[in-house]
Amino acid sequence: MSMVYNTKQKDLVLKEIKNHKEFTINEIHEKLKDEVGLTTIYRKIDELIKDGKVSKYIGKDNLAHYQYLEQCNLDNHFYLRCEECGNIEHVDCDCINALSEHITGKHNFSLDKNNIVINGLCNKCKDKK
Amino acid sequence: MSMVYNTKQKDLVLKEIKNHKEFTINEIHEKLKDEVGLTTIYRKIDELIKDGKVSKYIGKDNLAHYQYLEQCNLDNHFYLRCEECGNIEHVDCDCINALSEHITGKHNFSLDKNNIVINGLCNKCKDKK
DNA sequence: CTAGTTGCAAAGAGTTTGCATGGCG
DNA sequence: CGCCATGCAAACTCTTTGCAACTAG
Repeated sequence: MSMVYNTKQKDLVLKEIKNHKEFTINEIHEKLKDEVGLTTIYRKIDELIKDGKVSKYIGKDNLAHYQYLEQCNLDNHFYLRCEECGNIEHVDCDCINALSEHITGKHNFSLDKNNIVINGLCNKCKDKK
Repeated sequence: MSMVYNTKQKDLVLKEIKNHKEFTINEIHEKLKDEVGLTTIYRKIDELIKDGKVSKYIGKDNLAHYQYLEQCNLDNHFYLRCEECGNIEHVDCDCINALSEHITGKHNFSLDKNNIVINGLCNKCKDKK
């Protein structure tokens, strides 16, 4: 289950993932199909999800989308996710702090400070509508 | 594509969905399997998703989970989603307002005010760890 | 009546598993 | 050299589609 050995394949998958804000299995496989098998890509991404390094969600296109979560331990970090194009913008701003304190205090809910997702429409997609 | 006629099946699916904060296709099908076919359940839920009444995400169990979104047009409404059990808590609190204004103003991002999701651990799951 | 709806069976798509081969340490 | 990782093919699961029968209006 746990990956113990370092291999060329694991490195390639990780490197490729880090090149994307947001990706699908297919996009990674497309880039690496000559070097890494599909199964291994699934296995590596599963491992990253278990480690909390990658998150997974279903886009408007009904496909599994993944994002690499930069290790970021700021208290004031959050994501703006566009519901239309799936693009994710990282924002660091202390405007999140009041909210964070309120939730921890009043709702007995342990905030995952690196995984606050604000859904909506980005600049580009807003204009298209 | 558009649902024009009212049928017993549609009513049953909608009624069952409203009974759950959070559900999977299987849970609904299990309850209604004598009255409504699986295909129809998928179709009705797709319709509700398109209407913005239901949202869909992938849980830790790797299954599609859905939630019925109560029609709520408050500016200060958001969700607390437990990453462990998938449970969703609705919160109304004006602590969201400063954040909302900031995002709209500074990041040229059109907030979906009924779809702000704060991820983390709920009371119960926090204690289990 | 007529067009929308249902549900079965089959197809499709994405993902996981079994197992033989290959490679890290 | 031993154990872990890889990758193909097959299996599996969830979801969608085709189509004939049914039904609301």
